[in-house]
Amino acid sequence: MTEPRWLNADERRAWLALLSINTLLPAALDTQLQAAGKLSLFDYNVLAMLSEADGRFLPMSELAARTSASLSRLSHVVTKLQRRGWVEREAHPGDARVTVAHLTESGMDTIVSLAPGHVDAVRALMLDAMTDDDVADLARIAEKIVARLDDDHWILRER
Amino acid sequence: MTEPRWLNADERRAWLALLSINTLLPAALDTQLQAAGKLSLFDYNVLAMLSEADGRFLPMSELAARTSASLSRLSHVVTKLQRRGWVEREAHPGDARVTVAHLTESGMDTIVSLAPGHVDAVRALMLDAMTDDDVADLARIAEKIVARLDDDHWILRER
DNA sequence: TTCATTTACTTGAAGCTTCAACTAAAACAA
DNA sequence: TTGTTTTAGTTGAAGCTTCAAGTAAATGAA
Repeated sequence: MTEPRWLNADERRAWLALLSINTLLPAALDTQLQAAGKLSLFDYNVLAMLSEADGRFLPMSELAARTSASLSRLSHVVTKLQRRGWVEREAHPGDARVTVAHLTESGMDTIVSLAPGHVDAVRALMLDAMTDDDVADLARIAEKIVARLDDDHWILRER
Repeated sequence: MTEPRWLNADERRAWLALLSINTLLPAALDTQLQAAGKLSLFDYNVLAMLSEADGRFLPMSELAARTSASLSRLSHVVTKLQRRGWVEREAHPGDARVTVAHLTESGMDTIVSLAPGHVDAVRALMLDAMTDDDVADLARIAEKIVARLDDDHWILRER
């Protein structure tokens, strides 16, 4: 039973700051999106990922990977988005196990109308606090952490 | 209605990576803590903040600030921790509006026994992915973002 | 002193997320 | 071919978080 290595000053600062960002940033973006369109940051991201996909559709598994979510969470949320008319579920032609989530016209209109306000909020809440070098450093460091958490995470694919 | 400024490559990388960390890191730490002691990362943090406070107690408002949580969320969680015998609620001598949350001996034992495993997990999941310079850069940049989100956040106090 | 406002906190309900269990199809193995 | 395992997804229940509404004490204003 050896004494564990505790965090040094920078490690503690980095960890506590990341933990705080983690709670405060999504909460602030949720508030903005809730006011603008009665949806959560996660809902927004589901729509955004679909809007950027070829043909505006993706298998549930792939959509789950791109939103870092469990299939269960995604399934519940897609059901909700479907009720709002923003997404539809379709069968996959080649593999009957697969469900394809498809962004509707209405869903596309929604994300197009929400995107500017959301991007402004992301700038106001984090990017505007940083210099260009900070942004580049953060991108590099944050991607290292993502690689550690999941070494074939989709955001690392194009690297 | 002017076109909003979209994100450039680094901004997009930084934002998407942070968003992914945001989902994956707490989930991984939750899993570790759930296995080690059937509690969440948030529960752990409540206990940790109390354990580091003078006298091992804090007013609910102060504890909420130190865990970046709403008072409502904290109140529900303290009720739960109280049922497990880890925390007690006490009256504040000078101000009857204030509730003081006090870590019990049992709560202290719990956090002492969980801390090593938790710190190991934080290292394994993020710190080990970074150089010392990365850690210092992340601490600096992340604190800038925290300051933007809440300019008198407690982690900035000693700065 | 009295009344209005603010601060500190709690509560119950609604909505969201996780978890475990389940279904069904595809891939693999004998 | 038949049985086994893996992959993909759904579901309901339990637990967690947020939201709106409420209580009660302290502060401030007239």
